[in-house]
Amino acid sequence: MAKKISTEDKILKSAQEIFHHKGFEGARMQEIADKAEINKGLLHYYYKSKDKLFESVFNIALKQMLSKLNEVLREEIDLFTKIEKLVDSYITVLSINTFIPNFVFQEINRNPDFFIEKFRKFNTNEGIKVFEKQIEEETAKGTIIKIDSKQLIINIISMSIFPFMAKPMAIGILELTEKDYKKIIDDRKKLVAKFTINAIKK
Amino acid sequence: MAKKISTEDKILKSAQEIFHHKGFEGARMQEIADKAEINKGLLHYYYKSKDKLFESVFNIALKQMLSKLNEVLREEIDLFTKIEKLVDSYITVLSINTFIPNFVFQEINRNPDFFIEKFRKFNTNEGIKVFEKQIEEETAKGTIIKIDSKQLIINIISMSIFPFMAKPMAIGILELTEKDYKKIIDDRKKLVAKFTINAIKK
DNA sequence: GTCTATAGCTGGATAGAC
DNA sequence: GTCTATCCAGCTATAGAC
Repeated sequence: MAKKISTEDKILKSAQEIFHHKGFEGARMQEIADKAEINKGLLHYYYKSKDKLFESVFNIALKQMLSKLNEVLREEIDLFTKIEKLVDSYITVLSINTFIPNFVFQEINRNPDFFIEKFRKFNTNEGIKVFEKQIEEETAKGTIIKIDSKQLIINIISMSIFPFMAKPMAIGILELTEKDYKKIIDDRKKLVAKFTINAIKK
Repeated sequence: MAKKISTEDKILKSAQEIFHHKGFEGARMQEIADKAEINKGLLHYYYKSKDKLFESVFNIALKQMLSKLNEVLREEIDLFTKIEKLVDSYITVLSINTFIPNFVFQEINRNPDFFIEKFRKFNTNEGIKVFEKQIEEETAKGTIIKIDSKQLIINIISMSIFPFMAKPMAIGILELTEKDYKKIIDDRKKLVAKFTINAIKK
């Protein structure tokens, strides 16, 4: 038998859909209530305010964006394998949650200073540190070219995330169909890693 | 003597600042009027509605993002030189208009289908086509590895634009100062081109 | 062209019945 | 827990004086 979905879950799911597409300012509590098939009163019964509801949605989104990344970054595998795994699993995660990057960066930019602090304190950077060290070791050993570890990380992340954020522009300018676009994204799971390794290996 | 700034210009400048930072939904006509040191009535005298004012701001932003890019893409220079020039001039342009990418992509995503059409019709893709052809020729000649031209373009653009969009996250997670960040961006004017050429040259 | 005042609506939040 | 009704603040847009 189908598991009964609680009202609270229905609200959260609806709120995610609306907030992800329209952002905090563009979202309407009425629209969220409609999508959840309840009324505004009940919405406020579960989540005291729009801010509170938004906070829940945002924190989940941030976690979806960072936890997988952090997980892979910490694994004890060799650099090239890690880059391959990183790109593949990250693009896979984002393929399921296509709207997350746009949503997250949009909201961060409404309040940049707050988030800089949040990232500094948060444990987001454990994985990054492990990865940075690993890059520096390989550079010292001479297996890869001399490159600033932060720059390399920025390159990998950029190529993995940006295509999701630029989807409508890419489709329009590169004259793609929805299917073309999907294919391109899927190909990137291998391509971005190859490209990166080509660029840095000696 | 100092050129007198017309009221209309003052309004546009103020509107850009507010819209770029807060987006259409987050922007308030009152705030724009305050920044321009006029009252709301006068705002509506020059620009009939918030929509109209927004449209002006958005179209300028889109142009700032695409025209330089398109210009370089069409030049008749060899592939590697073009990549170098492309990255350098593009990062330079965005360094002056840091908020443009976030603003543009946020607004595009509020209305993706409308913009897909706009890009299709617009002459945005002339340059892209020239560049695609050039890549394919070099691939055929064997001077560079076999790579889908669209994927290569996506990589270059991703590495050029994304760091601006992710600024607060980068500063927080990579533990940078504002100065570090500026240095990293500046270094990327050369680094991204080198990285790309390394990745594709045989 | 520029200002003040205000109309008119929208949307978040609460009260209170069931 | 769930609903309806309603309050009230905030916002765009307009009217009208100067």
